[in-house]
Amino acid sequence: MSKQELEVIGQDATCCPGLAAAPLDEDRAADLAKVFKALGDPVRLRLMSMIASRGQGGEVCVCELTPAFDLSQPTISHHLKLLRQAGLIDCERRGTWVYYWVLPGVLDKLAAFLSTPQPAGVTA
Amino acid sequence: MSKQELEVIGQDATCCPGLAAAPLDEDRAADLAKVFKALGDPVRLRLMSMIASRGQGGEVCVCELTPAFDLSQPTISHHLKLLRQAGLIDCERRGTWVYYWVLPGVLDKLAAFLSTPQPAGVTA
DNA sequence: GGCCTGTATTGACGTTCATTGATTCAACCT
DNA sequence: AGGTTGAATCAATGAACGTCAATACAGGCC
Repeated sequence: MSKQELEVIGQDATCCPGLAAAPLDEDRAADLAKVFKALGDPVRLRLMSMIASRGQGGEVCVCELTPAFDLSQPTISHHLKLLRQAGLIDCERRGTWVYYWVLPGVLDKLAAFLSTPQPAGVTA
Repeated sequence: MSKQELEVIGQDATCCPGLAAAPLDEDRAADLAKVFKALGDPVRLRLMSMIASRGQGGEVCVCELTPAFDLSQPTISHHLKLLRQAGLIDCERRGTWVYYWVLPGVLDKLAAFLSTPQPAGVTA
């Protein structure tokens, strides 16, 4: 049920130069663009937010997500699939229901990628 | 030459709950999705990176950006326009050339929006 | 003025995307 | 087994997107 993520957003801490550190090479740009594209839809952003609001380790049942939108069930399922393929979330079926959660660390890694390098001497 | 940004990504520090803080309402999701959509293209990501690499207050001439891609000049101009409409960059014409820069604070605000709220007592 | 260079806009084309109804699959319950 | 519910897949359609050639615009220079 979960075998197609991207795994793009930085495995180690030091591997990822960051947007403003140096010009992105083509390959990394292509990979990261997929992640941002996944977030570049209002429905998917809300889905992400609803899932992420559960906090670290939290889960949400699809049956809670679908009725929050004026969209058909296949459409929501489609968006969830895209978020999963982007490596942002994962899911598991438990009995009748399917639960989604945010892959740990992904959002923070994305944030680190975007954040501007500190001027100097500031080591957080 | 610059009158169509979005101004979405948080004016004050405390105005923006953040992705994982609470479920996004429809309006904010729509606005933010535009920003992420702008970043959701490899060419635009590289453009952003090339511009942001100049650092705070830095600028890049279009004449430096265009030849870095195997794309026509109108295409690059189009992507730059989208980034500008998303409120990520701005530009100014000086003589024959046009210079682009990253709007101050935008990337950090975006990063703050994505980053997970600290567990407790950690005030950076 | 006229010409040249750098950049933006327009119009068109092919591709990708969001959405839906219909269907299928998975798990539970008699 | 058959029936029911929750969720994913399929097939089709209309809209949005990325790209380019052609054109228009702006500023410098002769």
